[in-house]
Formats: sequence, structure tokens, C-alpha cells
Amino acid sequence: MANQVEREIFESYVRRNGGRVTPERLRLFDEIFSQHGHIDADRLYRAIRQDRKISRATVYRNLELLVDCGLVRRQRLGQRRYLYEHVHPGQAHDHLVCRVCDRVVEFMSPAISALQREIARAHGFDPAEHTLKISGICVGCASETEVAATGPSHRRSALRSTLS
Amino acid sequence: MANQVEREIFESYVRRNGGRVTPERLRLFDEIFSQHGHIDADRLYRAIRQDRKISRATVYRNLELLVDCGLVRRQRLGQRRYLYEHVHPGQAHDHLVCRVCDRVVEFMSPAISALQREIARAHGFDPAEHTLKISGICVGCASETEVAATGPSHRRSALRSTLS
DNA sequence: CTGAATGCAAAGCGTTTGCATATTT
DNA sequence: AAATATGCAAACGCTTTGCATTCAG
Repeated sequence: MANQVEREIFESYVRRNGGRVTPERLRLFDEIFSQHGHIDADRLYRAIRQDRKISRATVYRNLELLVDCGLVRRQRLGQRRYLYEHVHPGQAHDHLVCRVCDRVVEFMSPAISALQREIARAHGFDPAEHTLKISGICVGCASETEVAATGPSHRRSALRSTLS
Repeated sequence: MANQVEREIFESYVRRNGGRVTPERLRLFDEIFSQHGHIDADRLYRAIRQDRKISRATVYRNLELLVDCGLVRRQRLGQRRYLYEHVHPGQAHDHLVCRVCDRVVEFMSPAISALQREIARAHGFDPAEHTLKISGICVGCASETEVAATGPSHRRSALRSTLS
């Protein structure tokens, strides 16, 4: 089975802290490790629901557990929801998010990572995690919008007149 | 008066889009431009409330306006609320956030900014804004917590046993 | 005078929590 | 048997929205 190492990390983390290895925990682990990109709590919930009874509360509680033991990263890439992704050790990456279509593109920049560490150290911070999100307009949306692009924002303006 | 330039940008942006310059809008503008660091919507609301009647809805609607015209930056630095800050042109900066005391420290890194632009371009993105948040433990909290630091997380674990 | 902005209260939305019940060890 | 985890539903916290009223131009 894949993810054997991570799975053992998870189980030992749970037991070491007096927790129990439940089927719900393992199922959530499998689900999030079978996903390639980012996924939100609700989609995890519905995916698991297809073959097993689980509640949203359990999904949230155990996502927290996975985040705490360092196997999962939780970030706000969109406006509202958190997005989760399993961590690939040694593959720190960041995100480009299209404000039109919400597509998320990953990129890696060792140079930026190094600068971040340096900055944290210079300020006496012990860095634990980071989020670097660049939002803008992706190629696809740029070409589709090029004519219509008059307004300054990607969403409805607060000014009434521009609603017309 | 300070912020004359920004104020004219604001007023002309509003009028250009068929909007109206209301006392509430000007008051919010003044409040956010009188603040030095980051502030959330509720604190702006209460600050303005001290000398003028205003509703939360108006605060939120007009914050959106200020964000749209590029004078204000809105970011999720904490867990729940958005934090707002007025933009200092040409002074792009990012944030270190302490996960214990929530203190926010700003830093500037032209090198990181340049790399970000390069990366966006390489991926065909037209970058509009970015968020770089490094969360960790600040010097002060590190020294206070050095003995107690056993758990992996800054907050209560999802494991029941660790609550004791 | 016209239509945009405000205030109020309610709705929305994702996330968290209290408590009774089920399950792991 | 003891204590943790789950499910349910309600609570939460912040933000957004519908609608009647007020106000800027």
C-alpha cells in the first residue's frame, strides 16, 4: 500500500497522545491521501459518505488532527472555505489562484523558501508554516475577458450603478 | 490634510462609477487611513460609532469599495476575520504572524516580490495581489513557552485525552 | 426629482461545540 | 469497564443581502 510511512506516522501520533485508531480516521486519511490536489471539507465528507457513514463533525475534528501531526496542510486559498492537501515531504510549494475561475496552480520556488527562512530568523521568529498565494487572472480567463474587462474587480461592485 | 492624494483617488473612483460621496464613505476612509497597522471590520465599526451613526453593512460595503479601488488591502491573517490596512504605494510588504499571541509583524522583501512577479509571468498569470504569511512563534512567546512546549499545536488538540 | 446609499434585521456559510450514544482498548 | 470518538443538531462568528427609508447630486 502507498502512504505506508505517513499512515504509521498518523497512527503512532494518535496513540502516543492517548487517542484511538478508528475506521473514520483511517477512511479520512485514505481519502485525503488519494486526492492529488486541494480539497475542501465538504467534498471530503461527501466522498467518504459514498461508502461509509460519517458526520461533518468527525471530518472536521480529524482534519484538525491530521494538520496537527503535520501530514496535512490547511490553507485559505479561496474566499470562504479552507482547502486541505496532504503534505509531500521536501516538496514545499505555493499557489497561484485565478480570481475568475478559481483554478489553483502550484509552483515551487526554493529561492523564495530560503528567503522566507532568512526573514523569519532575522525577526526572531520560529517559522512553523507559511502561505504564499498570488491571485490574478490566468491565461484562459484573460483571453475570455479581454473585451468585457472594464470593471476593476472580479466580482460585483459595491457601487449600485455598476450593477446595471 | 494628509492623504490628500488617496482621498482624491477615492472620490474620483466613486464618481467615475456613478457613485456618490457620502459622509459615511469619507468617515470610513479617514478612519482606515488614520490607523497604522491592521484593523478588522468590527473595530472600524466601533471606532466610527463613537462620533457618528453607521451600520456594519455600510462598513463592509464601503470596505469593499476601498479594496476595489486599490487603496486598501484585505487579508486573512488570523483564523476568522479579515484584516484591512491602507496601502502604501511602492511599499509592498508581507507578514509574520505569531500563532501564540497573534501579533503581526510586517517585513519587506523586494527580492521575494521580484520572484513572485517572475513566477506569475512564467505561468501566464496576470498577478493582481498576493498574500505571504509566515506563521510561527515570536521571540517573546518562545521564551515564555519554552518549558511548557510539549504539544505540537498552538491550540487544543482534537484528541480528547490531551485536554486533561 | 431620481436613483444610489444607508440601516436594520435576517439570512448565509463554513466551522465548531455540547451532549447522548457508540466504540475502541 | 473506562474513557475516547462519533453523530446530531444547535450554536457560532463573521460577512452578505433584501428591503424600506434616507439622502446626494
